[in-house]
Amino acid sequence: MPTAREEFIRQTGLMTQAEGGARIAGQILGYLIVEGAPRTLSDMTEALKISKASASTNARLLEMKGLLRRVAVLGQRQDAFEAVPMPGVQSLIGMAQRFRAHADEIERIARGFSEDEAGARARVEEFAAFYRQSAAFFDEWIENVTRSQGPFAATGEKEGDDEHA
Amino acid sequence: MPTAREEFIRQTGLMTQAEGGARIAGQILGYLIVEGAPRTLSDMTEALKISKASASTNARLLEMKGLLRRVAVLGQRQDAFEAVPMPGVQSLIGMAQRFRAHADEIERIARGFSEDEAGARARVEEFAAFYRQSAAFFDEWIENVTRSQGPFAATGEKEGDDEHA
DNA sequence: CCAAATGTTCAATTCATATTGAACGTTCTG
DNA sequence: CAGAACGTTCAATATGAATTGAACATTTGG
Repeated sequence: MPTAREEFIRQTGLMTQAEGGARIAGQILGYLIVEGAPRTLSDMTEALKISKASASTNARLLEMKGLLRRVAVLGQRQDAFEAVPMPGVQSLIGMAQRFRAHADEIERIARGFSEDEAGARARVEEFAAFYRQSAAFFDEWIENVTRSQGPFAATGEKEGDDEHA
Repeated sequence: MPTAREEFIRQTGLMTQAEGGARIAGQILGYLIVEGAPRTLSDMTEALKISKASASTNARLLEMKGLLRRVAVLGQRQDAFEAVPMPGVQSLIGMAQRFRAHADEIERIARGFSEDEAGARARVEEFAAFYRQSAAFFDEWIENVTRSQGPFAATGEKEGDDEHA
Protein backbone atom coordinates (compact mmCIF):
# COMPACT_ATOMS: atom_id res chain seq x y z
CA MET A 1 0.00 0.00 0.00
CA PRO A 2 1.51 3.33 -1.03
CA THR A 3 1.89 6.11 1.45
CA ALA A 4 -0.21 9.25 1.21
CA ARG A 5 2.89 11.14 0.15
CA GLU A 6 3.50 8.79 -2.75
CA GLU A 7 -0.13 8.86 -3.73
CA PHE A 8 -0.21 12.62 -3.75
CA ILE A 9 2.91 12.89 -5.87
CA ARG A 10 1.56 10.38 -8.31
CA GLN A 11 -1.73 12.23 -8.44
CA THR A 12 -0.19 15.63 -9.15
CA GLY A 13 1.73 13.96 -11.94
CA LEU A 14 -1.45 12.58 -13.45
CA MET A 15 -3.27 15.87 -13.02
CA THR A 16 -0.56 17.82 -14.76
CA GLN A 17 -0.60 15.28 -17.53
CA ALA A 18 -4.38 15.55 -17.82
CA GLU A 19 -4.01 19.31 -18.17
CA GLY A 20 -1.60 18.85 -21.04
CA GLY A 21 1.67 19.12 -19.16
CA ALA A 22 4.54 16.79 -18.42
CA ARG A 23 4.00 14.06 -15.86
CA ILE A 24 7.34 14.53 -14.17
CA ALA A 25 6.80 18.25 -13.82
CA GLY A 26 3.66 17.56 -11.87
CA GLN A 27 5.44 15.03 -9.70
CA ILE A 28 8.14 17.54 -8.87
CA LEU A 29 5.51 20.08 -7.89
CA GLY A 30 3.73 17.55 -5.71
CA TYR A 31 6.99 16.54 -4.11
CA LEU A 32 7.86 20.11 -3.22
CA ILE A 33 4.39 20.71 -1.85
CA VAL A 34 4.54 17.80 0.56
CA GLU A 35 8.08 18.66 1.54
CA GLY A 36 7.19 22.26 2.21
CA ALA A 37 10.81 23.35 2.12
CA PRO A 38 13.54 23.81 -0.51
CA ARG A 39 14.80 20.63 -2.13
CA THR A 40 17.69 20.11 -4.51
CA LEU A 41 17.77 18.44 -7.90
CA SER A 42 19.55 15.49 -6.29
CA ASP A 43 16.73 15.18 -3.80
CA MET A 44 14.26 15.00 -6.66
CA THR A 45 16.20 12.45 -8.67
CA GLU A 46 16.28 9.99 -5.80
CA ALA A 47 12.84 10.72 -4.40
CA LEU A 48 11.11 10.46 -7.77
CA LYS A 49 13.48 7.97 -9.42
CA ILE A 50 14.12 10.22 -12.38
CA SER A 51 17.22 11.21 -14.28
CA LYS A 52 19.27 14.28 -13.50
CA ALA A 53 18.35 15.67 -16.92
CA SER A 54 14.63 15.36 -16.27
CA ALA A 55 14.92 16.99 -12.87
CA SER A 56 16.89 19.89 -14.27
CA THR A 57 14.72 20.43 -17.34
CA ASN A 58 11.36 20.09 -15.63
CA ALA A 59 12.31 22.11 -12.60
CA ARG A 60 13.47 24.94 -14.81
CA LEU A 61 10.29 24.62 -16.84
CA LEU A 62 8.22 25.00 -13.70
CA GLU A 63 10.40 27.85 -12.59
CA MET A 64 9.75 29.70 -15.85
CA LYS A 65 6.05 29.09 -15.48
CA GLY A 66 6.27 30.58 -12.03
CA LEU A 67 5.20 27.50 -10.05
CA LEU A 68 8.62 27.01 -8.50
CA ARG A 69 11.09 29.40 -7.02
CA ARG A 70 14.81 28.79 -7.02
CA VAL A 71 16.28 29.58 -3.65
CA ALA A 72 19.84 29.63 -2.46
CA VAL A 73 20.16 27.84 0.83
CA LEU A 74 22.92 29.25 3.00
CA GLY A 75 25.82 26.91 3.45
CA GLN A 76 24.39 24.76 0.71
CA ARG A 77 26.23 24.54 -2.53
CA GLN A 78 23.46 23.22 -4.72
CA ASP A 79 20.50 25.15 -6.03
CA ALA A 80 17.26 24.37 -4.33
CA PHE A 81 13.65 24.75 -5.39
CA GLU A 82 10.47 25.31 -3.47
CA ALA A 83 6.85 25.57 -4.55
CA VAL A 84 5.47 29.10 -4.55
CA PRO A 85 2.55 29.80 -2.16
CA MET A 86 -0.31 29.13 -4.60
CA PRO A 87 1.13 27.21 -7.53
CA GLY A 88 -2.21 26.68 -9.23
CA VAL A 89 -2.65 30.39 -9.72
CA GLN A 90 0.32 30.44 -12.04
CA SER A 91 -1.31 27.84 -14.25
CA LEU A 92 -4.38 30.01 -14.47
CA ILE A 93 -2.25 33.01 -15.34
CA GLY A 94 -0.74 31.05 -18.17
CA MET A 95 -4.17 29.98 -19.26
CA ALA A 96 -5.42 33.55 -19.34
CA GLN A 97 -2.42 34.56 -21.41
CA ARG A 98 -3.03 31.77 -23.88
CA PHE A 99 -6.68 32.68 -24.19
CA ARG A 100 -5.80 36.29 -24.89
CA ALA A 101 -3.25 35.25 -27.46
CA HIS A 102 -5.85 33.05 -29.11
CA ALA A 103 -8.29 35.94 -29.22
CA ASP A 104 -5.68 38.21 -30.77
CA GLU A 105 -4.78 35.71 -33.43
CA ILE A 106 -8.36 34.88 -34.34
CA GLU A 107 -9.32 38.52 -34.56
CA ARG A 108 -6.39 39.12 -36.84
CA ILE A 109 -7.54 36.30 -39.09
CA ALA A 110 -11.12 37.58 -38.98
CA ARG A 111 -10.04 40.79 -40.67
CA GLY A 112 -8.91 38.77 -43.65
CA PHE A 113 -12.37 37.62 -44.59
CA SER A 114 -13.73 39.14 -47.78
CA GLU A 115 -16.93 41.15 -48.12
CA ASP A 116 -19.07 38.23 -49.18
CA GLU A 117 -18.13 36.25 -46.08
CA ALA A 118 -19.71 38.61 -43.60
CA GLY A 119 -21.58 35.81 -41.83
CA ALA A 120 -18.53 33.66 -41.36
CA ARG A 121 -16.55 36.68 -40.21
CA ALA A 122 -19.18 37.52 -37.62
CA ARG A 123 -19.11 33.98 -36.25
CA VAL A 124 -15.34 33.99 -36.09
CA GLU A 125 -15.31 37.31 -34.28
CA GLU A 126 -17.85 36.04 -31.83
CA PHE A 127 -15.64 33.04 -31.20
CA ALA A 128 -12.68 35.31 -30.54
CA ALA A 129 -14.75 37.48 -28.25
CA PHE A 130 -15.48 34.53 -26.04
CA TYR A 131 -11.79 33.86 -25.50
CA ARG A 132 -11.09 37.49 -24.80
CA GLN A 133 -13.88 37.75 -22.26
CA SER A 134 -12.88 34.52 -20.61
CA ALA A 135 -9.33 35.77 -20.29
CA ALA A 136 -10.64 38.88 -18.59
CA PHE A 137 -12.69 36.76 -16.23
CA PHE A 138 -9.66 34.66 -15.40
CA ASP A 139 -7.75 37.81 -14.55
CA GLU A 140 -10.53 38.80 -12.21
CA TRP A 141 -10.39 35.49 -10.38
CA ILE A 142 -6.62 35.56 -10.24
CA GLU A 143 -6.62 39.01 -8.74
CA ASN A 144 -9.30 37.98 -6.29
CA VAL A 145 -7.39 34.96 -5.03
CA THR A 146 -4.06 36.75 -5.12
CA ARG A 147 -5.36 39.55 -2.91
CA SER A 148 -5.98 37.40 0.14
CA GLN A 149 -2.96 35.13 -0.13
CA GLY A 150 -0.86 37.63 -2.01
CA PRO A 151 2.76 37.16 -3.07
CA PHE A 152 3.87 39.21 -0.10
CA ALA A 153 1.42 37.88 2.44
CA ALA A 154 2.90 36.37 5.57
CA THR A 155 2.29 32.64 5.46
CA GLY A 156 2.67 32.22 9.19
CA GLU A 157 4.48 28.92 8.81
CA LYS A 158 7.61 27.99 7.06
CA GLU A 159 8.38 24.60 8.50
CA GLY A 160 8.47 21.35 6.66
CA ASP A 161 11.80 19.81 7.56
CA ASP A 162 10.56 18.72 10.92
CA GLU A 163 8.28 16.04 9.54
CA HIS A 164 8.85 12.64 7.98
CA ALA A 165 12.35 12.63 9.42
CA MET B 1 -1.34 32.87 -49.67
CA PRO B 2 -3.96 30.94 -47.73
CA THR B 3 -7.50 32.19 -47.47
CA ALA B 4 -8.87 33.50 -44.20
CA ARG B 5 -11.04 30.40 -43.96
CA GLU B 6 -8.04 28.11 -44.22
CA GLU B 7 -6.08 30.19 -41.76
CA PHE B 8 -8.89 30.09 -39.24
CA ILE B 9 -9.29 26.35 -39.51
CA ARG B 10 -5.58 25.84 -39.13
CA GLN B 11 -5.57 28.16 -36.13
CA THR B 12 -8.41 26.42 -34.31
CA GLY B 13 -6.51 23.20 -34.85
CA LEU B 14 -3.39 24.65 -33.27
CA MET B 15 -5.35 26.19 -30.42
CA THR B 16 -7.05 22.95 -29.58
CA GLN B 17 -3.71 21.23 -29.68
CA ALA B 18 -2.20 23.86 -27.40
CA GLU B 19 -5.00 23.23 -24.93
CA GLY B 20 -4.20 19.54 -24.89
CA GLY B 21 -6.71 18.31 -27.43
CA ALA B 22 -6.51 16.72 -30.84
CA ARG B 23 -5.53 18.91 -33.76
CA ILE B 24 -8.11 17.49 -36.11
CA ALA B 25 -10.90 17.99 -33.60
CA GLY B 26 -10.05 21.67 -33.51
CA GLN B 27 -10.00 21.84 -37.27
CA ILE B 28 -13.42 20.27 -37.48
CA LEU B 29 -14.76 22.80 -35.02
CA GLY B 30 -13.23 25.68 -36.96
CA TYR B 31 -14.62 24.32 -40.18
CA LEU B 32 -18.14 24.12 -38.78
CA ILE B 33 -17.86 27.61 -37.36
CA VAL B 34 -16.95 29.19 -40.67
CA GLU B 35 -19.56 27.15 -42.48
CA GLY B 36 -22.24 28.14 -40.02
CA ALA B 37 -24.50 25.31 -41.12
CA PRO B 38 -24.65 21.52 -40.80
CA ARG B 39 -21.93 19.61 -42.63
CA THR B 40 -21.51 15.89 -43.15
CA LEU B 41 -18.56 13.66 -42.41
CA SER B 42 -17.88 13.48 -46.14
CA ASP B 43 -17.75 17.26 -46.27
CA MET B 44 -15.15 17.21 -43.54
CA THR B 45 -12.99 14.54 -45.09
CA GLU B 46 -12.63 16.45 -48.33
CA ALA B 47 -12.48 19.93 -46.84
CA LEU B 48 -9.85 19.01 -44.26
CA LYS B 49 -8.12 16.24 -46.20
CA ILE B 50 -8.56 13.71 -43.42
CA SER B 51 -9.61 10.09 -43.29
CA LYS B 52 -13.17 8.96 -42.79
CA ALA B 53 -12.13 7.35 -39.51
CA SER B 54 -10.69 10.59 -38.15
CA ALA B 55 -13.76 12.55 -39.13
CA SER B 56 -16.07 10.05 -37.48
CA THR B 57 -14.03 9.64 -34.31
CA ASN B 58 -13.25 13.30 -33.73
CA ALA B 59 -16.71 14.52 -34.59
CA ARG B 60 -18.21 12.10 -32.13
CA LEU B 61 -15.63 13.15 -29.56
CA LEU B 62 -16.63 16.77 -29.97
CA GLU B 63 -20.27 15.77 -29.85
CA MET B 64 -19.74 14.04 -26.51
CA LYS B 65 -17.93 17.08 -25.19
CA GLY B 66 -20.90 19.15 -26.25
CA LEU B 67 -19.13 21.35 -28.80
CA LEU B 68 -20.97 19.82 -31.73
CA ARG B 69 -24.56 18.87 -32.28
CA ARG B 70 -25.63 16.10 -34.60
CA VAL B 71 -28.53 17.19 -36.72
CA ALA B 72 -30.65 15.28 -39.19
CA VAL B 73 -31.10 17.26 -42.35
CA LEU B 74 -34.42 16.54 -44.06
CA GLY B 75 -34.06 14.76 -47.32
CA GLN B 76 -30.45 14.10 -46.45
CA ARG B 77 -29.34 10.57 -45.79
CA GLN B 78 -26.09 11.29 -43.98
CA ASP B 79 -25.72 12.58 -40.47
CA ALA B 80 -24.67 16.18 -40.25
CA PHE B 81 -22.91 18.18 -37.54
CA GLU B 82 -23.02 21.81 -36.61
CA ALA B 83 -21.19 23.81 -33.97
CA VAL B 84 -23.26 24.72 -30.93
CA PRO B 85 -23.82 28.45 -30.28
CA MET B 86 -20.88 29.01 -27.91
CA PRO B 87 -18.53 26.07 -28.30
CA GLY B 88 -15.88 27.48 -25.98
CA VAL B 89 -18.25 27.35 -23.04
CA GLN B 90 -18.32 23.58 -23.25
CA SER B 91 -14.55 23.43 -22.92
CA LEU B 92 -14.80 25.52 -19.80
CA ILE B 93 -17.48 23.23 -18.43
CA GLY B 94 -15.19 20.29 -18.94
CA MET B 95 -12.39 22.19 -17.27
CA ALA B 96 -14.53 22.95 -14.24
CA GLN B 97 -15.46 19.29 -13.97
CA ARG B 98 -11.83 18.22 -14.16
CA PHE B 99 -10.84 20.74 -11.50
CA ARG B 100 -13.54 19.50 -9.19
CA ALA B 101 -12.49 15.91 -9.76
CA HIS B 102 -8.91 16.89 -8.97
CA ALA B 103 -10.03 18.53 -5.75
CA ASP B 104 -12.01 15.46 -4.73
CA GLU B 105 -9.13 13.13 -5.36
CA ILE B 106 -6.56 15.27 -3.58
CA GLU B 107 -8.78 15.70 -0.56
CA ARG B 108 -9.25 11.99 -0.40
CA ILE B 109 -5.51 11.50 -0.44
CA ALA B 110 -5.04 14.21 2.16
CA ARG B 111 -7.04 12.17 4.66
CA GLY B 112 -4.44 9.45 4.40
CA PHE B 113 -1.66 11.48 5.94
CA SER B 114 -0.60 10.37 9.38
CA GLU B 115 -0.59 12.48 12.55
CA ASP B 116 3.03 13.50 12.29
CA GLU B 117 2.52 14.89 8.80
CA ALA B 118 0.12 17.63 9.79
CA GLY B 119 2.07 20.30 7.93
CA ALA B 120 2.16 18.36 4.69
CA ARG B 121 -1.49 17.55 5.02
CA ALA B 122 -2.38 21.18 5.50
CA ARG B 123 -0.47 22.15 2.38
CA VAL B 124 -2.10 19.41 0.36
CA GLU B 125 -5.54 20.46 1.54
CA GLU B 126 -4.80 24.03 0.65
CA PHE B 127 -3.79 22.86 -2.80
CA ALA B 128 -7.06 20.99 -3.19
CA ALA B 129 -9.03 23.97 -1.96
CA PHE B 130 -7.64 26.08 -4.77
CA TYR B 131 -8.94 23.67 -7.38
CA ARG B 132 -12.33 23.49 -5.73
CA GLN B 133 -12.67 27.25 -5.53
CA SER B 134 -11.50 27.68 -9.08
CA ALA B 135 -14.09 25.18 -10.26
CA ALA B 136 -16.76 27.19 -8.48
CA PHE B 137 -15.52 30.34 -10.11
CA PHE B 138 -15.64 28.69 -13.50
CA ASP B 139 -19.23 27.71 -12.87
CA GLU B 140 -20.02 31.29 -12.09
CA TRP B 141 -18.54 32.52 -15.33
CA ILE B 142 -20.23 29.78 -17.28
CA GLU B 143 -23.60 30.62 -15.85
CA ASN B 144 -22.98 34.29 -16.51
CA VAL B 145 -22.12 33.80 -20.16
CA THR B 146 -24.82 31.18 -20.64
CA ARG B 147 -27.52 33.48 -19.36
CA SER B 148 -27.16 36.06 -22.11
CA GLN B 149 -26.61 33.69 -25.01
CA GLY B 150 -28.42 30.77 -23.47
CA PRO B 151 -29.05 27.39 -25.04
CA PHE B 152 -32.57 28.44 -25.92
CA ALA B 153 -31.83 31.99 -26.95
CA ALA B 154 -32.84 32.96 -30.46
CA THR B 155 -29.71 33.51 -32.48
CA GLY B 156 -31.44 35.70 -35.02
CA GLU B 157 -29.48 34.28 -37.92
CA LYS B 158 -29.19 30.78 -39.21
CA GLU B 159 -27.69 31.32 -42.64
CA GLY B 160 -24.33 30.14 -43.79
CA ASP B 161 -25.00 28.31 -46.98
CA ASP B 162 -25.37 31.50 -48.94
CA GLU B 163 -21.69 32.42 -48.76
CA HIS B 164 -18.54 31.10 -50.35
CA ALA B 165 -20.63 29.46 -53.05
C1' DC C 1 -32.47 -9.00 -53.14
C1' DC C 2 -28.30 -6.64 -54.54
C1' DA C 3 -25.12 -2.97 -54.72
C1' DA C 4 -23.78 1.36 -53.24
C1' DA C 5 -23.40 4.53 -49.45
C1' DT C 6 -22.68 5.54 -44.73
C1' DG C 7 -20.87 5.30 -39.94
C1' DT C 8 -18.23 2.74 -36.58
C1' DT C 9 -14.51 0.10 -34.74
C1' DC C 10 -9.97 -1.78 -34.24
C1' DA C 11 -5.29 -3.06 -35.19
C1' DA C 12 -1.35 -0.93 -37.32
C1' DT C 13 1.24 2.98 -38.23
C1' DT C 14 2.73 7.42 -37.94
C1' DC C 15 3.86 11.15 -35.36
C1' DA C 16 4.97 14.14 -31.48
C1' DT C 17 6.91 14.65 -27.23
C1' DA C 18 8.71 13.18 -22.75
C1' DT C 19 12.59 11.16 -20.88
C1' DT C 20 17.16 9.64 -20.65
C1' DG C 21 22.38 8.93 -21.05
C1' DA C 22 26.31 11.07 -22.08
C1' DA C 23 29.23 14.92 -22.92
C1' DC C 24 30.29 19.50 -21.65
C1' DG C 25 31.34 23.88 -19.03
C1' DT C 26 31.54 25.76 -14.61
C1' DT C 27 32.27 26.21 -9.87
C1' DC C 28 33.75 24.62 -5.69
C1' DT C 29 37.04 22.08 -2.49
C1' DG C 30 40.92 20.11 -0.73
C1' DC D 1 45.93 22.96 -9.54
C1' DA D 2 43.49 18.54 -9.82
C1' DG D 3 39.44 16.35 -9.04
C1' DA D 4 34.87 16.15 -7.72
C1' DA D 5 30.24 18.03 -7.63
C1' DC D 6 26.82 20.36 -10.00
C1' DG D 7 23.74 22.07 -13.65
C1' DT D 8 22.82 22.37 -18.52
C1' DT D 9 22.35 20.80 -23.15
C1' DC D 10 21.76 17.70 -26.98
C1' DA D 11 21.25 13.58 -29.63
C1' DA D 12 19.01 9.19 -29.00
C1' DT D 13 15.45 6.50 -27.14
C1' DA D 14 11.14 5.35 -25.21
C1' DT D 15 6.57 6.26 -24.52
C1' DG D 16 2.03 7.51 -25.61
C1' DA D 17 -1.38 9.47 -28.41
C1' DA D 18 -3.25 10.80 -32.94
C1' DT D 19 -4.32 9.25 -37.32
C1' DT D 20 -5.23 6.02 -40.78
C1' DG D 21 -6.61 1.81 -43.64
C1' DA D 22 -9.32 -1.90 -43.72
C1' DA D 23 -13.00 -4.75 -42.25
C1' DC D 24 -17.54 -4.73 -40.62
C1' DA D 25 -22.55 -3.71 -39.78
C1' DT D 26 -26.35 -1.10 -41.19
C1' DT D 27 -29.20 1.33 -44.16
C1' DT D 28 -30.88 2.99 -48.54
C1' DG D 29 -32.38 2.91 -53.17
C1' DG D 30 -32.94 0.45 -57.46
